[in-house]
Amino acid sequence: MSFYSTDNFYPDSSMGYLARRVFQLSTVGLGDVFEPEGVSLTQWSALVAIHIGRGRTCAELADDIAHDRGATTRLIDTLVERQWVRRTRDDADRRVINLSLTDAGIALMHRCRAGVVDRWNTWLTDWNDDDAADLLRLLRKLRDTLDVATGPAA
Amino acid sequence: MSFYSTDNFYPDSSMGYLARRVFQLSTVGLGDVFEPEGVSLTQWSALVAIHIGRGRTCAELADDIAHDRGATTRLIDTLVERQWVRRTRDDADRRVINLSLTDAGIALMHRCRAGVVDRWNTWLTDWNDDDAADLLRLLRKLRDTLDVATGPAA
DNA sequence: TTCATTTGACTGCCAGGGCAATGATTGCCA
DNA sequence: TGGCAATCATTGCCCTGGCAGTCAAATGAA
Repeated sequence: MSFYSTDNFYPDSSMGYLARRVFQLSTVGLGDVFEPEGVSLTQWSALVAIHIGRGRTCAELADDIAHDRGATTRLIDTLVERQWVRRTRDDADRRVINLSLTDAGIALMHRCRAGVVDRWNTWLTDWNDDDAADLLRLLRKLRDTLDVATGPAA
Repeated sequence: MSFYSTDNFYPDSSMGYLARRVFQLSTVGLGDVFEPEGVSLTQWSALVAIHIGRGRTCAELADDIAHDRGATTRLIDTLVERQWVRRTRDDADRRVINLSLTDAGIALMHRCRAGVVDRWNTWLTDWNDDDAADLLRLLRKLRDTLDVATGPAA
């Protein structure tokens, strides 16, 4: 049996629509965590990715944060300008530019992470841990499902 | 107890990050449903909202699809250009412009909806209905949580 | 070695949304 | 009645991301 039919498909029953809304609302809600630091959610995501080793290069970072490479180049430009990120030409492969966080970048990243964690915990105050854990698990599952469905073929 | 701590907060454990990814991947995956019709996901969402009575006016539509009003005006502009939507000045309140779908708009909306439902069912083929229903329920719950948390106060 | 292909970073251009300001209209209240 | 604030649609401006093309460097084959 199919999960959806044209009869029961409304915005509120669409996972894509709801996911968009959740992302949008949470982004807005996190605004005053980032604003005083003069950084955006996207920029912070890049700092995190670099820090945990998922953004060693521009291409790798672009893949990880699911951004266009051109956009990622520009994103890094501003991060370098603000002295949160260093660009270092790779010795082995001189096409590659390695990325690393400066001390200021690491400190900023930690401050923002604390704010984000705090905000999310506030939002989830009335949730029981089972629901939160289930949602996380199912979101990951759907992400993985879509990854294989749209990644290779089309 | 808090759900998140700075130790366990990674992109893959962030609901916001996962939601963004799900939206992004599903949008890309739906691309070839909309492309042959010459319509975008956003435009189709607007048509749906108008059709189900959640977008009687520009402002109401903007709220429903969570877009800026200016952007919504321009969105409607193109929908009117392509003769999928009609603008009608309201008699009672002459500031307001009522929106309605043309026959062509309704037909297009239905064709796309069929494609979207089909695509989602394909993606969810290997899912059991419980997981899908749970995800839907929890996404709605989180959406509502964020709505009250970010809507009124800040 | 030489040439073609591929890969990585970067750039120009375009589309779409957010924000702020504007003009028209309405409701409210003195 | 008159004026003030709020609301609605619209517009201009900016920022950001996607797409396509460029250049340099590396890889692989002849």
